Amino acid sequence: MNTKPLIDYFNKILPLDDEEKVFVEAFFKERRVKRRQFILQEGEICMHNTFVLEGCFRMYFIDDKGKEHNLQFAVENWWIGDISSFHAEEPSKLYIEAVENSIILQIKKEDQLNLFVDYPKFNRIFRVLAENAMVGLQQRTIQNISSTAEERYLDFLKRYPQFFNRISNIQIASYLGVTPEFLSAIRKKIAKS
Amino acid sequence: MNTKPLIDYFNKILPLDDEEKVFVEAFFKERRVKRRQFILQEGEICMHNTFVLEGCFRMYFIDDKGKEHNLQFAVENWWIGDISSFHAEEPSKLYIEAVENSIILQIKKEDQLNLFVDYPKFNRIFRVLAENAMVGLQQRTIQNISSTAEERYLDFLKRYPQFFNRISNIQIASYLGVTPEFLSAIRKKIAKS
DNA sequence: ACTGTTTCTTAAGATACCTTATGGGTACGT
DNA sequence: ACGTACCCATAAGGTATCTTAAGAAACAGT
Repeated sequence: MNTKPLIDYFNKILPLDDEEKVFVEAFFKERRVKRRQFILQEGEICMHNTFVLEGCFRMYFIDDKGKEHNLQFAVENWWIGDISSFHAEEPSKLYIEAVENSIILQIKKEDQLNLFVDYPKFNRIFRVLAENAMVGLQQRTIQNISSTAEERYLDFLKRYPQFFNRISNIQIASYLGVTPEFLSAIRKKIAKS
Repeated sequence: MNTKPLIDYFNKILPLDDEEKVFVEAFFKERRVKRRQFILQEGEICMHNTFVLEGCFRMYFIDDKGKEHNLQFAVENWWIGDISSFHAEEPSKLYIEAVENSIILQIKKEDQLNLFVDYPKFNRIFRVLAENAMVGLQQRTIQNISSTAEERYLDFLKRYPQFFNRISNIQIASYLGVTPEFLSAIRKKIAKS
């Protein structure tokens, strides 16, 4: 099992001692997920926190009209999960689907709670993670309420250039909150200028 | 100085012992802020974390066209601050302005960091706070990319009924990402039905 | 109580974005 | 290697939201 990227990731935030590394190795389980497979579906309770080793995921929800809306993508060294469902232990409204064949590391909610009690350092680490995620979401909210779709698309490309050749325009459109047809028009306009 | 609401607030998340209460009383400072006064302006580094005892604030940014966009409101028992600037110690792009005469409790960044080291329980508390904030922002992102302005307004009223008689429609429109004129049209339509 | 400022509303014309439909190209599973 | 499903582009007509301008009502500071 390959926990090295995860341990490196934690080390960058706050260096781990050996005992903490052992815990990580013991309680994060590697799992392979095929393209199109779900690691969470609406109605299920999110019982794992997931770290992506390889591959790509999207998290989305389906509105009353049956339309999908992407909330987040996750590639190597990103976290993904429905925090809301995870914490409240309520049925999730979200889907998390592998966009590519992927490899992930997962920790069970129960084990993560023990982690927080037995190794307090992880409270600091996960606080930092949550705060970083907040900053990202706040940034996205700023974009959503103040920018046009074209500006949002350009910002998306600048912010996540890794996604450009990896995620279809349909998925990007869904993330930006526009129809694929309109994104196509935007791309045409950008190409011309 | 009235730290009781803050201690009650912490106790609800994770009960504090006496030593921790003393720390809170020692390091959170009460401050009175008049209507229209700023506790943070663009260009400043956000050096405090703020808890609202009384009154109401709005946090906003100004886009390249000079337009204001509200990111968040905060009333009694809410936190407010530019986390991004607070953590990175970079100049903020945001303004935080008192909408009413207000009373707040503030802790300096330095003291909050000591708090995390000396009283690890606060790592858990602030991790929970950050996670709650994430859930809220995620919810708002969902709304932004999938709902019409009318739906967003109705959801806003349902979620924050306290704001209805307290915050002007201009401020609500800015929070929702629409013009005041259009919000006015929405309100007219809702009133009819 | 007065006065200046801010707020809310209305309306007309403009722009951003959506819906539906269609066709050609490309990638995936077998 | 094949067929099928998916992806991307284009276009026409429709809806949501913005811009500008103006007036009436409510409010804040003195």
